[in-house]
Amino acid sequence: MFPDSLCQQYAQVNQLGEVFVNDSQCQQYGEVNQLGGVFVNGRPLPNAVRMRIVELAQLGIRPCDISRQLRVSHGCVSKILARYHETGSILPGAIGGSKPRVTTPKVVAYIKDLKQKDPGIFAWEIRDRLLSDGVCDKFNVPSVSSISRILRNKIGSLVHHPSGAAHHPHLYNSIYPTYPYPSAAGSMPHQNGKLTGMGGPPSPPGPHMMSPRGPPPCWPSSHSVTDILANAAAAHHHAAAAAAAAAGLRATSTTCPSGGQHHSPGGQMTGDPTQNYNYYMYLQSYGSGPGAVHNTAALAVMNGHHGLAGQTTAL
DNA sequence: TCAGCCGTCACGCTTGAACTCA
DNA sequence: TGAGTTCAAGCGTGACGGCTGA
Repeated sequence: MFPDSLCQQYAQVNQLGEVFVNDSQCQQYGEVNQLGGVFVNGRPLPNAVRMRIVELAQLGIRPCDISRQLRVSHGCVSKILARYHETGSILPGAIGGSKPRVTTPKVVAYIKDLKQKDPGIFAWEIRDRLLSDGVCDKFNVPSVSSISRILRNKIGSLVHHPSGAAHHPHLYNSIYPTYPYPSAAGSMPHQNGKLTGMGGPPSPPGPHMMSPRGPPPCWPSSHSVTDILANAAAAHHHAAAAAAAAAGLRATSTTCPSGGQHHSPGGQMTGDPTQNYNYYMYLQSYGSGPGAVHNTAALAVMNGHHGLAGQTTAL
């Protein structure tokens, strides 16, 4: 169990801007995939890498090239891009937890009522009634097996619940009121504080986000990674500087283990995309903390400086 | 025809809320 | 009431198969 930032410390970037891993250092914290990239099984990629994937895709780099460049499996690249296109978010979903309870006291009481009125009623009939009577919708109707379990375990011993039972806290849409990654909450394309894509149709991203919807983000024609990176280097310099401006406040206000050795306190960046990527790593290293809120904002700023602002805002 | 790309899915894993039990 | 267990989320990887262009 290691935070992303811990393993990320062992992901390095060579002069080609490729992510590589010092095996001897990383072995104890993560695994190395077929491409030589480091990952922690069961844990999401660092936000910095996720941002990089989206950013490279917007630069017109093909997913297969992104995969090789970042040493992330193409399946993962595909998944992240698909999620981004669908939800507008580069952030991983909420890991862990249980499904919202559907057998709320209200539902149990209703099932009990149905059973009392018609002792011979089948579980699937109860399920249909719950739907047709509007007690549940298709998203939170208990399964037949759940209803059977209720009939078996709860009906006989049902106790009266306070009148507020209808406001059970585990009802749908209340189970995940906020994004579980506090660091990212502020940067999510939520509406009303709810995570898009969860518990309902994804909401379109806000204007501050790169829009994934709509026309395919006008992916430019394919170029080689090196070509595009070379062409983008200059723009990237400004972008990274802007990103640093966005994130630098936090970076400078928090205690940096590296003592700011890799980056000047103001987030000054060089035009070297390699170092820019290091900056991503830096962001990620503090991404698990409150500073991560700047990540997506920084990306948005960066895209503006990539000359994609027109595209993204028009999408 | 074939190599490369891409979407999809199974797999093993981590995580955290709900549940169970002493 | 607190600790341990269960369950169902999401994660990235790797493999498979369809599609496409040379």
